[in-house]
Amino acid sequence: MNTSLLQGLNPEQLAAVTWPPQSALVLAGAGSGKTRVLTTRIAWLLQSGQAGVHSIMAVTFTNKAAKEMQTRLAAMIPVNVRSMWLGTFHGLCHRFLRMHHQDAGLPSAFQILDSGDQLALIKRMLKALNIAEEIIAPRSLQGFINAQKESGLRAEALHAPDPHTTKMVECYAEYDKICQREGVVDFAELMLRSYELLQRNEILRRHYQNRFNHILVDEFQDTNKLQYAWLKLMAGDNAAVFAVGDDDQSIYRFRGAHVGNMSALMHEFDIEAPIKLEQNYRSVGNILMAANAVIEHNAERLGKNLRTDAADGDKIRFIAAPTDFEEAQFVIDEAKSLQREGRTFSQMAVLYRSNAQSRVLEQALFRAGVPYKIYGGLRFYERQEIKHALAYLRLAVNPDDDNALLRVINVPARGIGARTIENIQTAAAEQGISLWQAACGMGAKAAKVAAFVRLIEGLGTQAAVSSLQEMMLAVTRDSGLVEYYQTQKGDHQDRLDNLDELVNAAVAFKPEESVFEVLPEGAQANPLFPILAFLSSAALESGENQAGEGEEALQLMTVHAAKGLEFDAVFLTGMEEGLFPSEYSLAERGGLEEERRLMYVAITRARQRLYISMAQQRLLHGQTHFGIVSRFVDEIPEVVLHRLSAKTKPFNSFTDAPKIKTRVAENYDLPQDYAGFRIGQNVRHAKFGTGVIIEAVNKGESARLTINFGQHGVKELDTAYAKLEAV
DNA sequence: TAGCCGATAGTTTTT
DNA sequence: CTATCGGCTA
Repeated sequence: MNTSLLQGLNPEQLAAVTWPPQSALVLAGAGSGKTRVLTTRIAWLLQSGQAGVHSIMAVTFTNKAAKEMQTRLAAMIPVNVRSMWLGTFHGLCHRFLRMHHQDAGLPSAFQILDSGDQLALIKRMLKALNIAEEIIAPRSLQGFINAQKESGLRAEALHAPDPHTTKMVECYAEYDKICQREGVVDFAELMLRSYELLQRNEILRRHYQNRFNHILVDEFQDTNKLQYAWLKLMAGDNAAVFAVGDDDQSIYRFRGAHVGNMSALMHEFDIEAPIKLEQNYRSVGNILMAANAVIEHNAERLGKNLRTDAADGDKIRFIAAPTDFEEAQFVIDEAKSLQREGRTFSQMAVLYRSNAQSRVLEQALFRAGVPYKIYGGLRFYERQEIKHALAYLRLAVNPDDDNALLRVINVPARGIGARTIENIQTAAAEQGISLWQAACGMGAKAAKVAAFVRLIEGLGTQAAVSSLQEMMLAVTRDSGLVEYYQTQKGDHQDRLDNLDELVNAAVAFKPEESVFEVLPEGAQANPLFPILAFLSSAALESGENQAGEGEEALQLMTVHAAKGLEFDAVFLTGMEEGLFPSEYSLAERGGLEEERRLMYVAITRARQRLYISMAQQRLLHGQTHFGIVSRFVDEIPEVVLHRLSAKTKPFNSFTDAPKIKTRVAENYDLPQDYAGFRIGQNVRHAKFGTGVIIEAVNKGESARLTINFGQHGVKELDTAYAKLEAV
């Protein structure tokens, strides 16, 4: 056997890679070579003949991670990666559902709803049900539905404790009905459908359980309950689950990640002890020391300490800037001086807790003429012009897609106004048919609608005989979208460029590579297959954030977005109480520990140099906030800190910040105080009468209260503005 | 039907 | 403060 695979691995990594074919949990600290271990294990399993390509499944969370594994694996051994089940949870579930769409109760051309589509559908449904947005906020319903699905729960299985929840559950049921009728599936549904199908269909279950002997999972700490249950079903008694994760980097609890899955895995898969990868190859000693010291303040840990052979390196530089503007200036000055020392901007990152903080930085950078790139804006496939074009394509293959129809029936404007659309909707509701069918039934009464119907019919006919590229061209041209953006006032060259880019993407698209392992019976014969595959991949692989990667620019992003990345130098900005840790997190049980893990992630992004900064005064939501330094900074040992002093006037805590809120230490048992109110309390409002506080969030000195005023509806009020008296 | 204005809300995010 | 959205008016 070729042993070169294993060369250069440290003893811990070697143990993990060559672990016998049993389940294992690998606790891989930041920068400990996690991806290397994962890919090398796959290569080793294949090369040593312990497993065949088709008996291995490898699951990740992001397409980026999946792609990276794919390339690294291909570089290690000659392997047909395509025939392997390597992909994201959602990607694999999608493949599974396409292959077994009939058993899953889905039409062969089912489409995927991204979160925007999902929200649009929910809004439409609430309107149709005559439920005001004040009673049920679309966003909260969306969150509710997704959370239920991610816990594996259907509407029928839910017991509502109160009238409000009862309504939400009813909406959930109705929502699923609509999705089924329209042949669309949201992200959570991809997982839940697959899970349910595996659970009830013994033949399928047996087949997959026999097939997969090795299931490898990346970022296991981020799995939610449903994903874990799905993994268990796939594994059966047969497969070895090799899970790699880091409980200290679990920062996605707010979207359902369940760290408890790690201990559950240990119990349920008879894992005696986790394999720990504690050797860090990324950061210098001082940075690592800071990271270790901070994370040690967390009580709920599996326990792990990073070590390094690297030198101590520079100390961490901390500065308390008087204002957010001066903080930005500091970042610029330092970044420039680092550049003069020979470092490149693209190897420096500016991190912040929330996107809103990027504004000041951006302005300052722009003025200083420093090139920068912001991550986390709109993604390519989420841009309106792209969604418009894809909606036409969707209608071509499935005109019953009401979402798509509503999106483009009057874009570009073709004289079909709100009135007409309402008529179509009424007709559709009365006859229980799709909007498309209703529109077709309008006949000669509405010439403009008829023209639209003809347009879509034309595209549909073309779809059956044209290639994907031809279709894409036809869609952008015949729909009138290109002309629309050319003639619209204002410069829409970027949108036109994006439409061109979309055509390019269609040209470059290789359907057989993206979606299916082996095409299911009949799929190959389906002329629509490339289009279906393209639409699916557009929804599932929302694409890189922006074009122009590799540019020489300073990298700006949230701490969340920085996970998995590393930089020579990192600027960690906005280290103020209330911002980081965020005020919101403090109200939640375990919230502070999650914030601290976020801090840990932030620190460990830096290879050689770390700057931490705060602003004593910052403009937030149009109001001036006076901040005190984050408790996390105090948790960093003084010996690795180098405190820089601001050049300008020192901050006077007495005159400048008369009312810094004294914060109660984290205490879960005391009822939370929200500017003198608490949840469940009865209050009176001059206009809305009496109500009960059902939710509350602290916002600095004030609090945002969600109050149910009965027949006046549910309102969100801020104690800073609303006059409320306790009853 | 389209464009304008005022109200409103405003962590973190991948699929 | 500012982006977004819904409702209202021309």
